Amino acid sequence: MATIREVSKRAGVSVATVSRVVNGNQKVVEATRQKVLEAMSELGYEPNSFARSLATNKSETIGMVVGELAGPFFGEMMQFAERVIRDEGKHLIITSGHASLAEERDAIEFLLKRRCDALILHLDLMSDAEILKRVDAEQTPIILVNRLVPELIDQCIYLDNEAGGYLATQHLIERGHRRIACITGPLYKSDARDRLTGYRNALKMADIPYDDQLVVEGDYLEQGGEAALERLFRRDTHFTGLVAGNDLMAIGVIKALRRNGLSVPDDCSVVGYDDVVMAGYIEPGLTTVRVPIEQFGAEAGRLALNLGEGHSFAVQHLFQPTLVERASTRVYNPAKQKSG
Amino acid sequence: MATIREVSKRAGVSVATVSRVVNGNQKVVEATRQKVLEAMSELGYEPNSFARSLATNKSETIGMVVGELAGPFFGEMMQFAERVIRDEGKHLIITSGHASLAEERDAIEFLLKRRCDALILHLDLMSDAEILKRVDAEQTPIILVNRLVPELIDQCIYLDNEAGGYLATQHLIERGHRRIACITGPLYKSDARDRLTGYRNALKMADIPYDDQLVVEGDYLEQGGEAALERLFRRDTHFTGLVAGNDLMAIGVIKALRRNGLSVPDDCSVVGYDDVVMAGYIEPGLTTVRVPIEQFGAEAGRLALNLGEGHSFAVQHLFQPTLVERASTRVYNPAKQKSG
DNA sequence: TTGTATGCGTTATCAG
DNA sequence: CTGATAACGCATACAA
Repeated sequence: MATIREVSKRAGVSVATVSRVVNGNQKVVEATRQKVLEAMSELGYEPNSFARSLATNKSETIGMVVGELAGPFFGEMMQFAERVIRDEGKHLIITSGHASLAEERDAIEFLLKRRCDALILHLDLMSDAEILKRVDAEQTPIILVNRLVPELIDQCIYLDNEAGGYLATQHLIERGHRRIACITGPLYKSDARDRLTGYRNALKMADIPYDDQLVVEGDYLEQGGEAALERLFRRDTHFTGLVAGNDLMAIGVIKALRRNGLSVPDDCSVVGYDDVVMAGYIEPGLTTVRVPIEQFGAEAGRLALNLGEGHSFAVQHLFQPTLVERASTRVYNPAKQKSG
Repeated sequence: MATIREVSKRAGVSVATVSRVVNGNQKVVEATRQKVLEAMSELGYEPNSFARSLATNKSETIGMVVGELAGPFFGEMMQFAERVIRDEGKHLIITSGHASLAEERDAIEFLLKRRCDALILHLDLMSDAEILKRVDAEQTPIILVNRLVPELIDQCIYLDNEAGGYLATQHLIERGHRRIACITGPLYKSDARDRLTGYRNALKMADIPYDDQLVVEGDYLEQGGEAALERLFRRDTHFTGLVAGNDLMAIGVIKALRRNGLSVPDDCSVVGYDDVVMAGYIEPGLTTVRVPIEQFGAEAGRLALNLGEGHSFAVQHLFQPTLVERASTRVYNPAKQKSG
């Protein structure tokens, strides 16, 4: 591996000059520049990134923490973030938090130790307070994805979850449903709370009284969806439509409904949230709220590039969800409906 | 950020001694060791990884190239590889080849420039010859996943694809099918060829003559599966079962069969390959050949750790596929069957 | 515009 | 067992 010194000897110039043409930030006479370029390519010179980082105290690297490396949601996000970042000649290092607070902390430590220029974090467990504390303590810029921490609003990329919850519920109301159940995500998460608020707002707009017998807290997992539905059944209440906090739970719900001899959407309409790949493949196709996850990734990448010094892309912070209608919802039909 | 020098001052020892206790590779008297440890924690000292890498010419990092960051197959692989690698205090840097030869090359360059201690490559496009050339040229150990390059057999983690093709076909034969179509992957890929060989072997064992009218080359994509089925139909041949080169194509096939008014499995049994997450969710559940992708990831991680100096885990190179039976296959029923 | 010299934070060699 | 000190490869302030 050729070093800058070898290049400088071969080109008959000083290492400083070579450094200048490599980084292209200072003036170098065209003739000498050519000599250097030539020497570089002859030797197949590649700057040593460690030496450079040591000298500049920058790593040309952006770190990212996701919940899981596997799974449709994060995959798309990583994909688009990487694209943006790599287009700028920088690199993305991804680590996962594995749905545990300890691992989230560990992942962040790791990235910080690697002196990333900026961090893109998708944190599930860490509290706002702890995040704030860290942001204050570290000098590394931090971007939060799919989460809004009011004090850090300029560093957040997030979705209007209230609008999403509204959208899902309104979709059922428009189709004549009035008894609409709701399985929320874990309510310690703000996105779950916001979606629930959207649900309540939609009911209010339609003058449908809120009935807490129809609401149960889930865990964003498929099994949790099944379990939540069972709880609903035990309450012996009645509903013809259901909005789930995410697609995974919606899928669990559909399974459980069928197990109970009910048909989707004939006996009960079901709306999900996220629009994961699977939503289009299950039977029936899941009507769901689409989260623009690719854009989350791309915008987070841009924001990281901006904050990590150097760039100034325009970035969109707040995104609006949209409804994707498939086959799991239908108009309320009093004659057929027998659910709940 | 405290440096080693500050720690040495505070502890009243030389930097060399501090370095020794940090790395724990040379003897240090317990008393001084304690002093150093104390100074370290008081200052919150964290070694600078760049300086260390510069001095040692090692990065404590393993690079990985996958086809796509998104998608079930790679997600699982990354997940398990990361776990293994991070357990050893090293890091995994992932980049994607985006299904293009240029990007595969670029991704490798990138990782090499980062001086990774070893590379885990899942290459789709690069030829054996080019891989060999690179392995010879670079001193960085290279591990190949889901691919067998005979000359590099000790650096490969791969599946017995011939056995997989055999398994899928045999499953249908056992259930009485004799006219079995086969949609292969792109035949320039050795895994696709091996699966096809497995298919032929199974037929031979059952004394079923090979009929090339029943075989068509696909592209491992869902649409390719649909297209391949259309070609089969145009040939006006007859079959009651079909083995697809992977799950995505199998899903496409099922879609296309239905569009043509045929039922799976009543009119035609379909077997996939890979056992991606979706296989369990589509209707009907897809009978498929399971590839132990998590193990691929974990073993590749271990092999990388071994080859990147330091470790000596036992690693399994060759894996056997297994059959997962779901609802897309059934016994041949001459009375009902009307396919092809 | 170009060259010289120094520092970045560690590791490792060589004395002591 | 411990301390100086020379690399490691590059960037940059300061001179020329």
